[in-house]
Amino acid sequence: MTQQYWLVKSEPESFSLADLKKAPQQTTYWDGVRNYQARNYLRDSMKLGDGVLYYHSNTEAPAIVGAAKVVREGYPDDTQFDAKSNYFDADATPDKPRWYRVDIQYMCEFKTPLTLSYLREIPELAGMQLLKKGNRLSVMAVSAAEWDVVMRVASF
DNA sequence: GCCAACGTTGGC
DNA sequence: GCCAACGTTGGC
Repeated sequence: MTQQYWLVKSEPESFSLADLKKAPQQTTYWDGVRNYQARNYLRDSMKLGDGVLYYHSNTEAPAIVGAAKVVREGYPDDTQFDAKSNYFDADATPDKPRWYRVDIQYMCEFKTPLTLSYLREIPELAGMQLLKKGNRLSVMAVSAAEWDVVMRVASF
């Protein structure tokens, strides 16, 4: 299988790229996703070694701030079974998990964050899902061509 | 803080 | 199965 690419969103107040960089093994569980389409990506599609663009949302200047990679493929997200967790799902059981997560590892931080307004100026990225109106997915697919463009305009 | 866009829920 | 109501996301 050829390498695939993804983009994950995070609010920097909850877990920023800097947090990932500081984490043990520079790796974290990408959990708490409670959207079926994103779940399907996590469970079925994201493969070891896939590239992941790291995006900061809900901030003054939303931007792609760096890159990571998938280091563990989809497995059940424990937080769905934890009654004390915000992500608890009473309908999920360990036999029939509903929500999944992957592990991602830090790769690099861009010297300059690629803001939404900057990305919109790049014609090759016009079709990028991130830039489409009303998009709220927290995990989305990125084409190889889009990945290449992003890596070309980024410096790190 | 506002509001458009979207997903989910629940009454019927 | 439809669709209105509601909650959440996220850019601005």
